[in-house]
Amino acid sequence: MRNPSYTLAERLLDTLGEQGYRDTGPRRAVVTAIARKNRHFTAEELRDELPGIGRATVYRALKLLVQSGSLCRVRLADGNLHYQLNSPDHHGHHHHLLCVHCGESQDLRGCDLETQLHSAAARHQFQITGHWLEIYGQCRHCILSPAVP
Amino acid sequence: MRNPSYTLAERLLDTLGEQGYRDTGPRRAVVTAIARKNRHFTAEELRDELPGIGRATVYRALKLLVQSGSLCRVRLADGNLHYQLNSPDHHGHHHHLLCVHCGESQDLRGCDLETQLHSAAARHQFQITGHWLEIYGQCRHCILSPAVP
DNA sequence: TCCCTAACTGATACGATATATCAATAACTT
DNA sequence: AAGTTATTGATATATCGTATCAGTTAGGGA
Repeated sequence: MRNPSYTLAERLLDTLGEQGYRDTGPRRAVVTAIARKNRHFTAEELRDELPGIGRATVYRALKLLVQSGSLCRVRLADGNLHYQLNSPDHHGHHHHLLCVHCGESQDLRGCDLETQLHSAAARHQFQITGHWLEIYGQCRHCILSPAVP
Repeated sequence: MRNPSYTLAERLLDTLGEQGYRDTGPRRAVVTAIARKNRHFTAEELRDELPGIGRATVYRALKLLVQSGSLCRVRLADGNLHYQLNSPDHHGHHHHLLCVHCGESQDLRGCDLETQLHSAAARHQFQITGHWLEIYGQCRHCILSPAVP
């Protein structure tokens, strides 16, 4: 953390700025709303919090942030697509442990899934170029205490 | 195979029949169209082949076949949901090797992914209740020869 | 065989999610 | 300050699927 006053919203805007995207009022509003999130969220949830911002602007900002690696798209067990802030130090390919009770998401670390997948696929003479994995369950808090809806 | 004349379509209808679902003309048409498929397909593709059948009927038949284990829902890399016939001997939980060139799908065998996932998740004190995995790449035929669009 | 009832059908409306268009506007560059 | 280019947002459009409901049909029992 460079400076306590260097907010997450500013970091996201800076990341976009480095890629030539402008710092505009509506975009700043979207990014600020995203920065407040402490769990995954849908595009429409976000839109509801930004009544003055056009629908297309919200969706465009989401797309830019996914492209820049600041956001991940995660798919819940019901098939709905949610967005999830990436931690700054974990931009590469990774998977999520999604708690179906409280919506917490942890990054899965220490799993050399890729190695195992490649060797299994090799037995089928299949060359893997990509994959999508989501993991659903209960986080440590929700195992101990009932879900808070 | 019981009998050369015992078609895949009949097998699917029998499976539904065992669950109390009726053998109707529209349903038979949907199942017959599905049985002709040699790769994964979307609901709308199927609907286009059945101009006389109502949209809801097509979707209802797909849902029943997924519930009965005859069809798998697979999600392609672009996020689109496709349907894929299950081999009769492989109804349980499994994953797919989806060729992005020709649309072939193989079932992945010999991968104890679950074991590895559970132990990795345990380190996060996370209790897995489900997961979704799709694997994309090139099948053995498409590695050797260019894709046939 | 006829009849009855529950299952089924399909037209239509609806809803959720997301993109395309395009004229007006605002941000950055010089 | 001006010009160029990205951006915005209203609107239309597209996709994918479910809900409703009156009319129809399948299949078992009398």
